Amino acid sequence: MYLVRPELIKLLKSAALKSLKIKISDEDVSLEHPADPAFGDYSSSLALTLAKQLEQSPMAIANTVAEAVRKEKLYLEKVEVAPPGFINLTLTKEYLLHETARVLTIRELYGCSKARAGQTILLEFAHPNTHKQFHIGHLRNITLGESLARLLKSQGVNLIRANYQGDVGLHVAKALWGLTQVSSIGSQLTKSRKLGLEKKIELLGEAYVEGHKAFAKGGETEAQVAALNKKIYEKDPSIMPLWTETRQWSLDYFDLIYKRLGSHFDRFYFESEVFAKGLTIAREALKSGILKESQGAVVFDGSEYGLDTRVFITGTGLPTYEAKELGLASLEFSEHGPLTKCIHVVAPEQSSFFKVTFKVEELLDPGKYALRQEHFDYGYVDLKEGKMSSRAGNIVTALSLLDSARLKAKELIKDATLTEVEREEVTEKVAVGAVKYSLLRYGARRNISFDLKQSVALEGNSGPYLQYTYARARSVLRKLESAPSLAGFTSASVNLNPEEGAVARLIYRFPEVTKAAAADYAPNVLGDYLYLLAQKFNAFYDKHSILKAAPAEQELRFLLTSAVAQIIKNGLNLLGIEVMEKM
RNA sequence: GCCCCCAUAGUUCAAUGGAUAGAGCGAGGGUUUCCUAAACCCUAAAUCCAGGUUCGACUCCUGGUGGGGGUACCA
Repeated sequence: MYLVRPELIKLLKSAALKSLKIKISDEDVSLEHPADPAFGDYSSSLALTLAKQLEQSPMAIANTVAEAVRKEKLYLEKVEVAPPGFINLTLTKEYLLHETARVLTIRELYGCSKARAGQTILLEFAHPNTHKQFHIGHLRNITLGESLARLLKSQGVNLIRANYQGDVGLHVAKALWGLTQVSSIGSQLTKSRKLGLEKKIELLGEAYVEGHKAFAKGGETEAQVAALNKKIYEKDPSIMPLWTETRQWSLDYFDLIYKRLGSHFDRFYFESEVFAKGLTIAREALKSGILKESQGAVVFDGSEYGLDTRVFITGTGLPTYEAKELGLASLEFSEHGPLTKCIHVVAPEQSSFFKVTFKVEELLDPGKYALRQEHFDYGYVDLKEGKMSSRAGNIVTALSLLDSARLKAKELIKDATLTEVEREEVTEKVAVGAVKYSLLRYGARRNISFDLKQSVALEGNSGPYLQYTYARARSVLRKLESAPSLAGFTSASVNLNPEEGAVARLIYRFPEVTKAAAADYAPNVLGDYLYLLAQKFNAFYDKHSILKAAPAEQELRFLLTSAVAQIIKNGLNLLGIEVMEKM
């Protein structure tokens, strides 16, 4: 009796078959956790949905099924029927404690599953562009991607982490134009070589803004940027040294961020690596009639499929993002063996782009690509204070946000036994936890109105609240573990008080939650669960003493506290957030 | 114009078609001789509008209103 949920579904199905002589599919057996604990641990509206078909009252059906279920109740304390026809199931204390004990047996494996073993998924995320800032939009991307990677892996998926970084294209040309053509910026170039990465990136940012303006102005300066762009694609020796140098600045800078955030990648792809192949594929697609020429460019006419028409090769012969994507896909689908799926974690404004490139790929090779390409279009991030733009100079970079979170975290650490080095570590983990959680709290598809103050909050529904709950639980467990060993514990010997019961009734749900969060790409579901668990645990902790409890009770509380700590640790890990023993 | 996404408390967010719509922050009140008060407890406060489907709608459908994104040579 691992997961009860599937067992209960089976039970309801066979009960319906026996008592009503009716066959139901798993999907039709509704089974949910009622909001009100008075209605039990699980509730089914089976009878309500069958009423019309069977021409009986929902209450009568519910009573019939409930009676059949009662005959086989294994881990059910109560099987009740409530109007207008709900069947409410309450789990036994034995089951709850058995499951709690199981957490302590399998430890970090609790919440993991082999259900999706055999699937190979390439998850592509982060993809910042070189020569540009890494702002909170990217931060959301990498935080979501990292969590999704861990969630999928926890379900047995063979997961490949990929990062596709844009190191050629107009944005690079703009930055390099600013660097070479604007004397006030160019003059700082030599100086900045001796400065830290952040200064270098700042300079690139300023250069980009100038290049962007020059391009938008049209005429002479627009032509200059365009010419520079072409030179970069052609690897013209006059620009390559500067391109190589500044590209490396960005890559070093990104590396720093990945390290701080605890992300790593199995494969880095670059636009500079795939554009030639993309160009070749696009030209072949032109020959085979999938793409066509129009106004000097090579385009895909999407009208037949209800899609937009998009350019793959420009009038000047350069590959666009679209053509590059064809080169990328070809690489991605050939390097890692057969892929079950390739998930692109990319900002929502690329929705049209992906619909078109996926369609073209499908037309090129249906066996390879059809139904395997997926765009995970999470929402974008804006500041509560207003829209971000590099022109307005109100871009919030990932590092500046982390640093302001650090400032807040530093003041709060209170464990006096921590050394200076440990304090630094804790500060960093709390800061990263606060920022990451603040981005993962939201449904992924939702646009965020980002509240800077709330994102570095250390209390309430926040990452540090969960980290704190863990540290607090661990602290009391350390004190308990050094105590003399306790009398043998059997579940029959204790009763759960309401606060203990509330905790126990959440513990067993963790594997259900990780499964659902992975299936729905919804780290926020996991976050909500952990927050609820921590709340229930803190309420229990506040009301009942663990150290001063009578032996049997103490054993029970030790079990619950250990299990909660383990689940918070496992759960936060799936969100990409670290825990610490003291804070 | 066309396509996609969104609208829930003062505010930022939750709620696989289910029972009394939940939290954080903010506002007001309370809890510490006791295991980490980054905590706990209590109070006030919300489904954009109009129809429809359903035993049951924040959730699904239609039509509005309001906001965001996309829509050919940027990524």
